[in-house]
Amino acid sequence: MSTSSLELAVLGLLKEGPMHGYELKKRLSFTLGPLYAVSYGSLYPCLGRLRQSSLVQERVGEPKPRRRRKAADKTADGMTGRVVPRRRKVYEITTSGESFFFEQLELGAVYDTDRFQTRFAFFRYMPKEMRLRLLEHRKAYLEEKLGEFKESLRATQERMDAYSRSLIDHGVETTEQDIRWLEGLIDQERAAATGRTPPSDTSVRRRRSPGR
Amino acid sequence: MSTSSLELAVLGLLKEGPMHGYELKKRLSFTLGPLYAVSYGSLYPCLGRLRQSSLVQERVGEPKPRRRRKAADKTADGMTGRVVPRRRKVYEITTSGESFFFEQLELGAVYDTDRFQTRFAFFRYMPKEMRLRLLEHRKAYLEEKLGEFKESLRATQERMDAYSRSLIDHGVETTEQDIRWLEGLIDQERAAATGRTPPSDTSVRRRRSPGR
DNA sequence: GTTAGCATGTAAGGAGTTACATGATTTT
DNA sequence: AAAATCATGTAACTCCTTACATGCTAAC
Repeated sequence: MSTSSLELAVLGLLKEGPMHGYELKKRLSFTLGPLYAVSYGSLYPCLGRLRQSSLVQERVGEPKPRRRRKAADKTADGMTGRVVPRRRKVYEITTSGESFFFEQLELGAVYDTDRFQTRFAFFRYMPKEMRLRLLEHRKAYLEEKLGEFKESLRATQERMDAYSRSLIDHGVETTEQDIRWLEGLIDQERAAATGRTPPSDTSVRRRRSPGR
Repeated sequence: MSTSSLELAVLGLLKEGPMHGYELKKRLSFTLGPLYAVSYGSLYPCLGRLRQSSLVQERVGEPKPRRRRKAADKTADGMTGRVVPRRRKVYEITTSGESFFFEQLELGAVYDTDRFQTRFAFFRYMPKEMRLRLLEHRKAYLEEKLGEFKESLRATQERMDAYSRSLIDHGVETTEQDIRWLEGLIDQERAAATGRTPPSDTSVRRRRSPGR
């Protein structure tokens, strides 16, 4: 049974606390970067699958009551003056969900940008050596691709129009920027492993990073 | 009937000359950048669809004969000492394929990186105003996304671990780099439109460009 | 003579999207 | 009272991938 990036990301977010679907969607876009977006048509079925596998649980609990309500409302909860909004399901990760999350996290996904980034977003749950291994494998992969590409560029250079040329130049530069980001992360990881400068808030921040 | 990026790219490549599937796959990866790859399981069915819609034609023509053959070979073509390789289909774009290509090219695809890049790779087939319009819409879209994102970043800043922070920082930087690339392209397009400096080989090259 | 590359395809399935359907609550 | 946003879901469809199946040719 393999896991999509979405399922992993959902489990990862739920590890930080119970949430309902609507909130989850917003947090997903935010956690995975400016261009990442999930649709409800993808998210809700995903939550359904996770629930069926008992990796998450559904709750009606603590649904953040609204202030006022109309009189004779069918969803009234008695005489408190509060309304419990109907159909608001809060999801919570289960114990087996947590262990499943860690299992999947270990399956290094280096050849796919989405999968790599999803793992990276939850790096804090990995041991140092695992982080280093992943970063270095990803870097090696990008360097290999880049090598192949520059090679085949040299062969076809002349007969190419300016626009497609610009497109691939930009692709190459973006990939190089990704590699530099990874190098910075590797350096910091090593520095943190060897002695001083633990991976504090400021040490990992402010370095270049990969795009979708 | 809407067209996938793949279909459009195949038509665009075939406009430059007939090709068979295997070659097409290599050229696709090359034209669309280092990280773009298509599988045969995607490409051959795509060619089948295009043929069924009469947008491309299949030919057995000019199959680049190989040098020698074994005696008593079942694919022998008589007594020429040459072998015509079996099962090698050359595809050619049709006239209706060409007009369809132009129709689809006009449907600006600004909200999707893949679709935008596919259009961009065939910019030379567009009139100047269309190019400018596309570039500016794409830029505006990325700027809007970036604005929303930085906004929501300010709100959640503190309680975020260093790794996911680094991830989104990198995403932001990559997007900003994409915007700069677009700005460079817009400038050059305008310069070419106003007077001097036509879009020659050297003027569009050497500017920053968007990543997958 | 075996490995690598050329060449074409199919079947099953994965992972998502859009459009639709519904309705409550909050803000303007 | 209208518009925005919160909230959940389904059905149909798109587009692609992996794994399999097949066989030829070139190079080592």
